[in-house]
Amino acid sequence: MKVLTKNTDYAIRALLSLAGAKGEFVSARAISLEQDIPYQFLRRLLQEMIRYGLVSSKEGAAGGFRLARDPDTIRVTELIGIYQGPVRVSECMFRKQICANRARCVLRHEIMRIEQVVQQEFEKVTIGKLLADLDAQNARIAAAGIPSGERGESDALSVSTKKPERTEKQ
Amino acid sequence: MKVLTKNTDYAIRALLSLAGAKGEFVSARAISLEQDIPYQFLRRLLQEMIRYGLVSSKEGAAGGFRLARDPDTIRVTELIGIYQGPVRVSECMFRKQICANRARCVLRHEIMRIEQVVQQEFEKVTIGKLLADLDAQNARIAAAGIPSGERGESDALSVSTKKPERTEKQ
DNA sequence: TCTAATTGATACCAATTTAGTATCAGTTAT
DNA sequence: ATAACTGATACTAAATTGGTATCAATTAGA
Ligand code: FES
Ligand code: FES
Repeated sequence: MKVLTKNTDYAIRALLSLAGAKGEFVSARAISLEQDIPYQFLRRLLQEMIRYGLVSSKEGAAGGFRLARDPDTIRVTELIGIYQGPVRVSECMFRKQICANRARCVLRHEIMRIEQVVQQEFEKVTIGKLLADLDAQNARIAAAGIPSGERGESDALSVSTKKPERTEKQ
Repeated sequence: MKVLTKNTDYAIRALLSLAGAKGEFVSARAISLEQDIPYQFLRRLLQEMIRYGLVSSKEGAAGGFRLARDPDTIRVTELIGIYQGPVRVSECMFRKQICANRARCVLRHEIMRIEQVVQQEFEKVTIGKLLADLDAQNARIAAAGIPSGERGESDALSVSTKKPERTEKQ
């Protein structure tokens, strides 16, 4: 079972890039490279974000995207809502009928309780919080005395990652 | 987002039928009708359950399935594990690499925490508990003075359910 | 002993969702 | 002018989920 799909995951990381840029416009291309997200896929995600008022954009050369809201107000739940629909534990809530069968309906109490719990937990996680955690982590790495040359684009902790080298036009 | 897929949902309901039969063998056909689960689909689910030791079967005419374990020990988490794989909030755990990128890794703490919460919540729900809830619910309906003729197979609370009348051979 | 109901085992198909690619038109800093 | 962008959208591929069909072996009961 997979709670976060790629697009939500990508969206979070893209927003982290923007949050890190502190108001500067960042191009989709730059985010794509920084976070290793397929370029065109990312662009669609960003368009979605614009529609939902999460980011704003500047067209043309030297254009790009920046956050349109305080990162502390952008919750993972909201992103899940945008990219995966609202968190539903079972389908039965989607039906326009109430309790087509009793057995499943018994599940309903439990299901709704768990839905709430999941919702609440994700509600606690904001882009701002994640960014703070990220900064703290980086600070820790720096403090550990690793020479700055060692911690470049590719993660020092990764194990032989030889990316499959996606080829992509445009 | 959907946490419980059809097969898990079906599996739970099938087990509820078996738990209700108190040791008697119940045929796949009977369960299929009682719970409105596609017959062949259900059979596959039951085979899975046998493999995992949840139920046992008797072949031949008058054969069927019955629980092989105490319903109180059968947890929804276990069923999710069987039919949907273990609960994973994000994919990053599947990769054989540790933290291909730092940004996503920050998510990891939160992700693991939430995974645990979901796990724990579903862990609390057993077939035995669901059956007890179901019985309590039925008792309540009976106590409400509804004549027994009124509460047959089709749920009294359902709203115009006119099943699409699945046609199915065998 | 014949037969109908049943499980065992699999192979297959359809629908949906998720992931990723391509393209063209319009905008703008340089 | 032009290269680097966004806006919009159409398309394709892969994976997952949901469902159907078939055939063989088993068994209770008429
Ligand atoms: S609410 Fe969905 S079956 Fe009762
Ligand atoms: S653990 Fe998956 S990216 Fe760090």
